[in-house]
Amino acid sequence: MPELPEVETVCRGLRTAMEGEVIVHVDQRRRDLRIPFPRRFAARLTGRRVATISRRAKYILAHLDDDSALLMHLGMSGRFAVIAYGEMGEPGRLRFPFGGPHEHVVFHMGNGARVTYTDPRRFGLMDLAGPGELDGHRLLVGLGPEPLGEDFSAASLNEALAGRRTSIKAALLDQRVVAGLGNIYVCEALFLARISPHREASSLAGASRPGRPLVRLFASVRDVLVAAIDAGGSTLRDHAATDGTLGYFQHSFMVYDREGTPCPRPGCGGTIRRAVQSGRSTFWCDRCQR
DNA sequence: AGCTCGACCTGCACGC
DNA sequence: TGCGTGCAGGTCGAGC
Repeated sequence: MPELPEVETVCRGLRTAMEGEVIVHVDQRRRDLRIPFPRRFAARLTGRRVATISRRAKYILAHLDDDSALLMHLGMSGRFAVIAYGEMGEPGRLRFPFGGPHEHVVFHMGNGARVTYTDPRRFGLMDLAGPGELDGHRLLVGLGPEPLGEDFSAASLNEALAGRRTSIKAALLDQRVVAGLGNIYVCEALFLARISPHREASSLAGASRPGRPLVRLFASVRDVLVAAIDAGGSTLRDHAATDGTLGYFQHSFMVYDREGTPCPRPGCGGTIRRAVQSGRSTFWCDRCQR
């Protein structure tokens, strides 16, 4: 389901339901998702208070009161729903269904809220980091800068792309270059920056003056992510906020899933194309993206 | 070391 | 209707 804006939206929902609350019970219904749950997963969480919820790349991090942490990734189809105390007893008032064969984990919070994790494809994962072990966790080491953080800049992007012979599309999907982009927002950012997804990544490196492609790309990545977060992410098949609210950034797509439609850039007159790059669909305008 | 590809899963939309 | 095919927002390891 999710790229950075969708994960950020989910994070904000989990914050409301979980921060400051004790995990009183964990209902773990499988032994694995994409990877096995860690040993004693439920037991290690039970009784812990959630201090804060944060996000790193597409990982949701629940920081616990003993300085351990719960790492969660939504994969392609993962979804969280929060059922507030009281809603359970009011059938028909829920804004989304819960239960079902793909509901794999339910966290029962001290305030009575239930936080459910549903993931039909099971490409998501959950893992634990012991006290003080979150920095240096194998899933987080090697991730590139947060695109909305201070470490991401035209200069850092320039450095990350230097010497890379692969396409700029593939490079931006590489979480070591910048962390949190996925197929949709890479396509959209490249369109905004008027850069062809087929262009060799290293060809963008070099002098980074205002107006240069690399600087446009840097700004476009940030702009598209900020706009998508403001819209609550994109709802394609199943993304929703934890209260069931749908994102609406999909209505703002310029190129993603718009093969054959006219290029939305005023005066361009081109047509949106689709091609497969490293196994993923790429959408772009071959007229104004160079 | 960098890159490409297949594998991991289920569900859905499509064409015959 | 039913069945086969291809496709889907992500990673990761194998093999070149």
